[in-house]
Amino acid sequence: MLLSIDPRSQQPIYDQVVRQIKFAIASGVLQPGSMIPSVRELAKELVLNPNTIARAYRELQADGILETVRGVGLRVQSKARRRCVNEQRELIRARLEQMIREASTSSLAREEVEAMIDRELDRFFSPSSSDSTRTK
Amino acid sequence: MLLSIDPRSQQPIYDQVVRQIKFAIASGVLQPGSMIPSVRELAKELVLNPNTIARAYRELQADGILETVRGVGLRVQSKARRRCVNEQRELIRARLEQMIREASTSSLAREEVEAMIDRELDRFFSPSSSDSTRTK
Amino acid sequence: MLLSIDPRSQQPIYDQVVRQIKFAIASGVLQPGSMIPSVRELAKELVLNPNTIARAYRELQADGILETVRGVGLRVQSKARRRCVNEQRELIRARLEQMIREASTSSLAREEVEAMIDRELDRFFSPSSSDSTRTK
Amino acid sequence: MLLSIDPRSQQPIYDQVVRQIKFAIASGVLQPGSMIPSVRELAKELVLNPNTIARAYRELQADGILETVRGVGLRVQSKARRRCVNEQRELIRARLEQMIREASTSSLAREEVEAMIDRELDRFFSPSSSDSTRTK
DNA sequence: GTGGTCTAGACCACG
DNA sequence: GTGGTCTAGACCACC
Repeated sequence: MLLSIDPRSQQPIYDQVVRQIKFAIASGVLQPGSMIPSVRELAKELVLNPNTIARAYRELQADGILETVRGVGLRVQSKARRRCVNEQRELIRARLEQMIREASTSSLAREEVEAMIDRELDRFFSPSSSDSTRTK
Repeated sequence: MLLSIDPRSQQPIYDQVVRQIKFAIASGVLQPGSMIPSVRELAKELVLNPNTIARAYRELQADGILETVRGVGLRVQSKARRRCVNEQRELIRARLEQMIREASTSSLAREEVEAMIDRELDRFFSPSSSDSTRTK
Repeated sequence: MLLSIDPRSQQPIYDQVVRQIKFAIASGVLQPGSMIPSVRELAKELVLNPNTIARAYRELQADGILETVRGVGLRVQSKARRRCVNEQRELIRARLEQMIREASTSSLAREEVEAMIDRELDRFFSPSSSDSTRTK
Repeated sequence: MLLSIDPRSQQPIYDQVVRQIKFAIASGVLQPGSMIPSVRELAKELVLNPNTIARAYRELQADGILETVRGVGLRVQSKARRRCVNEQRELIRARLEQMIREASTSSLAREEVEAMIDRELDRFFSPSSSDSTRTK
């Protein structure tokens, strides 16, 4: 479980745990059917309060991502993968919408926003086949 | 002062006020040198407690956006425009970066992300002259 | 009346007027027995609210610095000079005390404070006859 | 936390708290990395409203002196010490400059000012090795 | 337990 | 009239 937690972020820690586990599932790092670390184990590993981990796991159960195996622990549900992918996609879309909305009511021109977007895309993605820059 | 406040948002009300005023200055709706509505006035208009407005104004002062004219009210500082534009630009860039970073570590392909971006751009911006869609 | 007023200072404007008039008297620029500008006149000259000037003059009367000459205006009292000098001296001493007290409870060593003092003294005073620096 | 608050001072209470905490950090009484008293605790100790303390702490956060550890409390930032020392030094220098400037435009001679300074230095500092008085 | 936000209302200084 | 400070008390999220 390689989770990178930033305790100084505004985002609640339990929420960071939730999201990163969902991401790990969406990207295939965590396979449906596999067990996840116990509350105490993960808490010790991340140097966090066990309550924080417990809350994260509780949310993941409520979201239908994890399921309890009595006497054993928590397991990634079989349908978790698709749910995580969808949720992640929606999350990204929502972020995008908010960002673009603010940009559109700002003093920035569409071209400027597009330039910023392309710059960030190139930073994080390997260039796509034929279109790392737009044709104008 | 047309501020749209959402009291149910996660974002604190005072912060919504701060940001919207900065946006209004960045976009030129609020001119440097002009006075802004009094604490009591804006509080009444938005149906908020004057202290909430006062806190927003205090932050704007600390940020060098507003300045007090004692016994008179608060005025938009002369250098506020550039500061607001810069800050807004940086805010948008940071949002963008976070979004793209998450997208890149997700299961989404670059092409999918680009498609989402173009869809949102077209929703909020009037289409740019020649490039409302990317050439592939 | 050459008063330099800084409307952005924390110090109230009326107080700046009071103090600067006292300084002018202490330094001999304003002579006991001479008339001072009318409220309206000075307000216009300094681009201030007449109430502000009126309040300053009121305080100066209460302090025994100015006196009314009925039907004519306000005049610098005969004993004003000595009072202003004393008051100014006390003001400076109080400032000094506060400053030194803070410095003493800080992490600064006496030698550092002395060095700062000498630097400022040299900036504002022409060097004294034989002792612009300390002998060690 | 031995803070001496003077509710009758012109200086706002929250500001006295801010400054005294900065001083405590600058002088090493409060160590970077250590927790500070909770809002409620300090409020009770100083017989003040918790909001007043909260405001002071908020300013210290904005100044990069404190940081929140969510659900736990507030901690002195690692770089706080240097910041506080610098700020304090600058504060003292500014006070000094204002004081000397006023003294220089007054009727006081440099020698008189120097005598006042030495008197105050000796009141608050233990005499320095060889130079408790100036040589003339 | 912790800090953070918001409301409500009082009082003050300034112009 | 204006902003600024302070008190009081409620509610919330987080750990």
